[in-house]
Amino acid sequence: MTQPPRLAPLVEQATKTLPPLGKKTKGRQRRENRRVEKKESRQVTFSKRKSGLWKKAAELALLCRASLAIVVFSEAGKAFAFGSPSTDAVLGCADVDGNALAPVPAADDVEWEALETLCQETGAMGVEVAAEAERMSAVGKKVVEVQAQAGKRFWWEADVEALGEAELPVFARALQRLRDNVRRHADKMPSAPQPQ
Amino acid sequence: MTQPPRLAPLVEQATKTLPPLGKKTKGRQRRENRRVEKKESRQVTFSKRKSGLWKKAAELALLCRASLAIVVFSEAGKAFAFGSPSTDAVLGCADVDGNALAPVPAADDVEWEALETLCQETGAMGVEVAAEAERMSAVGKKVVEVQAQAGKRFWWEADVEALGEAELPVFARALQRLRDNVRRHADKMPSAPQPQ
DNA sequence: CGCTATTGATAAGA
DNA sequence: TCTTATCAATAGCG
Repeated sequence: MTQPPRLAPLVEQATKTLPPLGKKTKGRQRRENRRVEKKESRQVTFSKRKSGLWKKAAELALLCRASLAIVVFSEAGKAFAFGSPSTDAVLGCADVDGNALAPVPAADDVEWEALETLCQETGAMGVEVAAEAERMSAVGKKVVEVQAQAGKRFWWEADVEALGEAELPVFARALQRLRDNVRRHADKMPSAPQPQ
Repeated sequence: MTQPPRLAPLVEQATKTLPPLGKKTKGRQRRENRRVEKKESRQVTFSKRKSGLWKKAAELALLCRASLAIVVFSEAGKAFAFGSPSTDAVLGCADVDGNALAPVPAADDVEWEALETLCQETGAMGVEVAAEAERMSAVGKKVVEVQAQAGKRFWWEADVEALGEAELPVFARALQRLRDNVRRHADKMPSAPQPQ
């Protein structure tokens, strides 16, 4: 048998749909439960899982050409952010003065392809990234620099904590840009023919 | 041997750090590459990966008690959103009129524990969810209803597409709330003692 | 839409 | 911090 037939479909459904909080679990979840005993581990878990989420997000964005933005507040209140492949689309669209530079064309196909090619052809992204950084706003640059020093992976990675109190509001405005973007989509949505 | 020692650390590092776009890949990525041949699969991939991301986000939020919000724009321009365990924290904080109801206390511990207990003790969340929904704003309710009809998993799942053009702006304002929240964190950040 | 095989993510340990 | 064992996520296919 490949897997036990659902004995209690409803319950199992509910349990499976939920994040593995453990209890009737039997594998790794059991270990995750022990986390409560070692509170120190939680921070590790958070970082690791955040990294995992970042990676998943990057995969989704790159593989499916989706623009995305994630903002996470840790329990301690620290803010972390992750933006679509193009910094210009989420982070860079906000100037240091807080003015929106562009309506965010939802990331041009050119950028996507460039990024894809970049990822496929060479592993030495540093140069290209730096070149892109030149076209970014001051904050965008700062982000890249800080991330590089922190040993982070790419420029989409923007840990708000690393930015400092000065740049954080700028990111906040970038979020507002995102909000406007959402709003625009709301307007553009004609009658939602529901293709599916 | 459990696993081959890194032959080319740098290259491998670069490859591993990047989303698996394939090329010199040899396992699953090879298949992912074939995606370009079958464009139809991309949508499937998007949905699947989005679900995965949702799940990861839920795990991160629940396990580490982190508040998070994700907004994804598919290539087609469709918007999808995912919010922290408490709808009140991200979605429900915006009234139908667009007024912020509360400063979003970053989700009370009470809510967290309640949610955790809820997840652990019983699989029948529907009732509790409905009860929670009663306390939500009109839009929040709508979200729950729509999600239920669409066969979605939980109330954190909020596909903007399903909301329709009327409710979408409301979510946009919710995003603004998030922005303000970020801003507040910027202010609260005293000198960033960098605990780590 | 669900199944299966493969890789990836991650919690614990050193 | 890095490694390892274990389970989960997911691409392809029926």
